[in-house]
Amino acid sequence: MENRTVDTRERILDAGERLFMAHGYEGTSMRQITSEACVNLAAVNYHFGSKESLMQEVFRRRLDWLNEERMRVLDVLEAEANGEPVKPSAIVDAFFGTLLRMAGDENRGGMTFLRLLGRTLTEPSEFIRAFLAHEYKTVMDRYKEALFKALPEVPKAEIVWRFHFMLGATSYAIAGTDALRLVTDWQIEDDDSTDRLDRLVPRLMSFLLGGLRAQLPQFSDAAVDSK
Amino acid sequence: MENRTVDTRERILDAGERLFMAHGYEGTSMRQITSEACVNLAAVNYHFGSKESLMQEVFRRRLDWLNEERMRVLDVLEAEANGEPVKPSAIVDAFFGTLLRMAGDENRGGMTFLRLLGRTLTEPSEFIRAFLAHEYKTVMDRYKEALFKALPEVPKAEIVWRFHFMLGATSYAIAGTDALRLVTDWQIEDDDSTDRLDRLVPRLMSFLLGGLRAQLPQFSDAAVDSK
DNA sequence: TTATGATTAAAACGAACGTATGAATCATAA
DNA sequence: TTATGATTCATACGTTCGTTTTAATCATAA
Repeated sequence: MENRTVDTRERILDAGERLFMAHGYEGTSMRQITSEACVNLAAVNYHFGSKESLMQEVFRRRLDWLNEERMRVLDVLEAEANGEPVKPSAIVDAFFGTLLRMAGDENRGGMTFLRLLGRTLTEPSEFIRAFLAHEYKTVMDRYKEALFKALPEVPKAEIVWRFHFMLGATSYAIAGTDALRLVTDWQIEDDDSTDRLDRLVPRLMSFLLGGLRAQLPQFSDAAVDSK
Repeated sequence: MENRTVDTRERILDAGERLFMAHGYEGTSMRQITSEACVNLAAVNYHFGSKESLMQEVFRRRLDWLNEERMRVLDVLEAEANGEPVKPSAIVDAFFGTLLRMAGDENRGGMTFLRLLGRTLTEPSEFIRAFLAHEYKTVMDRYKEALFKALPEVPKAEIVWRFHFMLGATSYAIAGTDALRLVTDWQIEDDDSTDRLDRLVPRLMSFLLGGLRAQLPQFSDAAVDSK
């Protein structure tokens, strides 16, 4: 009894992950999912209750580990720092590097899940964004505080915005790994497809850190003082 | 005869733009669109042929101007430079600043279109990405070349990636202007909603430039030389 | 072996989807 | 004023959607 159930659930989750990534939530039908998973149409509703619940479970299966790992790594970093601020580069790597390294781990969803996540962060569906907000809140607050400590000379509002920009650059980078070719016809000469990911991580990391530590913006109008 | 037609077409385009932004392409029905536009259900197929064609027209209406403007501004910059490379900050502003300043221009779609565009760049639907690829290709190539000239010491592949990251940060920043609150519950103290956009542009610009000019990544393995 | 609860299977439900049709209505030129 | 082509309208078509139902099949404990 155990074996068949688990297999069916996992096959549905795998198929859902892949198809939601490829066609989006609204663009994927239950019949596509159950067909790809080689299970009966009613199996999704039996095991998960509804399409929405399936979507949530697809994310929970991966995000639970990811966010626990992010917490764990930051714990270690802060313990090592002995009350001193953690280096910004270490914080960025703990948050985004941990995410990106999932791409190489097929047991944790690999590139498929990363692309699904990247796309979903700009997904219009209300229930998905609300769900992700709840899943992410605690981790976000921890990292936000760590960055405040690490960059005391940068206004907090600025850090919050830059965290936001970093999320965007990362989401897009992982969501569009092959959309890149489509949109721009760009040729990346010194990479072949096998090690592209190994290069992407340091490349993105450099970019994120450069943005995070960039010169503070000059607001052209006098609104800063006049209010 | 002219008046009624134009009004109907425009009302449909406006409603489509808003609803596609709010619920995505697949998540928006013809009945929602025609209902919001106060036109008959058959009007979309009469004026545009199909839902897909409507979506394309929603984009063309705004992108034609945007990309022409980007070309025009870069023409001016290169003419002023007299053969010398244009400053990276000017190139970035010409490409992303021109886009972001659309947000304040309701006649060109304003924030609604910007958020639609931001979300669509990671949209799964094949025909949309293919369409945007075609619309964007020429402009992209021009700006890519300008950046190559402006940053001769940075490897071309690196510039291409960083352009990609900049696109992502920008898309996300404009797509998620209120999703930000939802996902993170962040409080941006010194901004109220009226001038948030005036601040966002220089903030994002600083971030993008910081990332574009960041220290080059160090690849940990020896793959750079060994191949 | 038989009883029981968990799982799978086939079929159907009503609702909503994008699209097409043909008649009614409109603006305009002859 | 009437004829004509453009536009709007109500309605229906055939599909596909997510979900539900009821019966069959399975694995396991008594």
